[in-house]
Amino acid sequence: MTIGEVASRAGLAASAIRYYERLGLLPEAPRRSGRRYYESGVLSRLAVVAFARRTGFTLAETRELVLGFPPVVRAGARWRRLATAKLAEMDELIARAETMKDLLRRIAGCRCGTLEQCGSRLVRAGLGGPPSRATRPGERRA
Amino acid sequence: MTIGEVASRAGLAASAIRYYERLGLLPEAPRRSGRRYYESGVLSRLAVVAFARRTGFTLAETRELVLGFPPVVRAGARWRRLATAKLAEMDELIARAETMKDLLRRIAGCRCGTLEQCGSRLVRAGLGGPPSRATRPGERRA
DNA sequence: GTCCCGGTTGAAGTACACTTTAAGACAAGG
DNA sequence: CCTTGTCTTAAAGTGTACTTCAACCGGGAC
Repeated sequence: MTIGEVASRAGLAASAIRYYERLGLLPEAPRRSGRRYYESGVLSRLAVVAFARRTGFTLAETRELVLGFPPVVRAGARWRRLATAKLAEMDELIARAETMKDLLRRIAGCRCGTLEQCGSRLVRAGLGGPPSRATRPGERRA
Repeated sequence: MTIGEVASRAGLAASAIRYYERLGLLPEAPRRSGRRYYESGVLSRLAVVAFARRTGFTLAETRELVLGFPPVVRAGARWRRLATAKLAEMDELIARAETMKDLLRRIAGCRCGTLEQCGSRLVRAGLGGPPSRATRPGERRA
């Protein structure tokens, strides 16, 4: 496949695929007279990348995820540390999302005069917690 | 309170608070000889902002959230649309986070030779879905 | 009075994740 | 052969969310 075909199949721009290659998220594609040619396996890789991204992994973290594989054979300890940290972050993320659902539903039906009143109740209800890097900057493609 | 005190209590930089004011996330603080002075209510507001941010709201969305309040009195319909959309996004986010937890646990104990094999199984297991803008670009403070 | 700390402003800088642009190479179709 | 379309590269631009910088001002301690 050409880069254009991979791009349209993966729902990405060709420029994004070149960018991923430069960052090391994809192996260097073999060139035929300068052009990249891909086998279908790249689509599974891109699916994993897209999924990780949508769940809050940065590209750097996603790179660790896909390069540290398989975990037992190479880079095992490092990969396991990342995975363990990310599992905890996923739990935090889920907890925050649940609390936000509550917040939205309660505000929608609340009788408070100001947001701060609702807000301080939520603060007391355990809205705190560690910063958690489960985020992804610079998102462009809607 | 001075801006520095608010900043340290909220765990933010003073520059971030000025930035929020410029964007309209905070009301213009009254000035005494040029300087901002705050009452304690601003801390609840900032707590709500921080929470929304950590759960994936952009600053623009967070602004809608805090400005559209109270929902019944002013900007009710607009606020409710945002809230409904965000509730759906929270559900998607939770589902993705659960799937990612599965992915991490299964890879950690899997026997696949390549990530793509694991990946394609996950693709089939319903890893797809809409892009979902529940993200925040440009994050700096770890 | 003067020193410094912390505040003020606007402008510019930074990180991430890409995209866009410029200038060119090659391939397939008519 | 020539055009059209897709590819190549490096470099610069974009949007979000801030921070940092330069230049300046005001207030309290000494």
